Amino acid sequence: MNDVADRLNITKPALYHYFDNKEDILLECYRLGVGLIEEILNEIADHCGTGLQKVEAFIHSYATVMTVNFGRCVMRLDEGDLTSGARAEMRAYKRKIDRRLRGFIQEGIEDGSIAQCDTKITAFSIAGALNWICMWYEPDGALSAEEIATQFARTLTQGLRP
Amino acid sequence: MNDVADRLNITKPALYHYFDNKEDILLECYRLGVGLIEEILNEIADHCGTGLQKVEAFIHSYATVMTVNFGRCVMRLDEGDLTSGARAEMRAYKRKIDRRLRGFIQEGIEDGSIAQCDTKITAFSIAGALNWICMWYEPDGALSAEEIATQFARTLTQGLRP
DNA sequence: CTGTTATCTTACCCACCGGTAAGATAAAAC
DNA sequence: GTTTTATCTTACCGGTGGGTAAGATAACAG
Repeated sequence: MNDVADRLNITKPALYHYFDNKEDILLECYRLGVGLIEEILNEIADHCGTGLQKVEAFIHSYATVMTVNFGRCVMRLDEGDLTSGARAEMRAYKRKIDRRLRGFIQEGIEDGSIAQCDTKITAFSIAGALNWICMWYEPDGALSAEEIATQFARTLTQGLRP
Repeated sequence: MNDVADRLNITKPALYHYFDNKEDILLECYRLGVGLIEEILNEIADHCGTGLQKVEAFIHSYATVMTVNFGRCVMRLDEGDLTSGARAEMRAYKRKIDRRLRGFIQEGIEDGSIAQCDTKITAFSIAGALNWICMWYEPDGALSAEEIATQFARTLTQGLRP
């Protein structure tokens, strides 16, 4: 908290004027990250065509989010560091996102753009690959955010086709 | 450290008789986990056939490791919590595993069992999906470790075929 | 001009936790 | 049987870090 306050050029009590406690800040960062993802989900649900196209668009956008600060929070924040109330909120967000991804996959299976598969396992494996991005992505690294997003969208949807 | 000592039914100084410090314990757990994975890699390199079969075997075994305690350590231990020496060791292990997975993929491309692809991105996406398992796996959950391993091996190799 | 609220500071507290000092006990070495 | 080494205990320490008490300053309302 000292470091955060320093970074903002204020004192710690000034920080505590705006937030109740540390968890409050963490959760707010998490909410911002989830907000980015939910925006994506809504856009996709409206605009895209087949289930496969929706999944592909989701992967592309989610990968991009994982390369920005608040996106990283969604992956980096550990449930074990939270009190039960905050943990419940976090789980609700996670479940919601998971449900929607599974929904896209299901749509794909129904419209024939995705091969028959277990939606749960498939969603978990896509989410895992995407979440993991923020563990190795470096802003000044060999791979740009755009490259990663494009390549992941291609690679991960490859296996879904009938 | 108090909790760890309690769990072992000894006092904290007894714990410090066997380990230099906290990082030493963390690193030792990490080494055990990495050991499990390296065993797998060696077995696979010896026994299996095509590149694709090696990758498939790797996924199956790695998924299984992620569901056991010391396997989890490999994913859960955060580089940021270590001193530079330990971090260097950890990175060396990671790089080694990554190199070998990429090697299997490369073999597959060369022997024609895997379609042309970017080995780096492919390896990262497989590793991500696998590492993520320990974030949602529960011993008493709906999916058994065996089921997860089998399904992941199938799902993740689906997209690699030419 | 006065009372009120929002904003922010200095100075401080204290629980927690990684780690240690000093020594007791038990086993092994010779 | 004495010395040495491995094992383990009680009692303690000090830094860290999340959080607060009390009050100053600035903005605003009436």
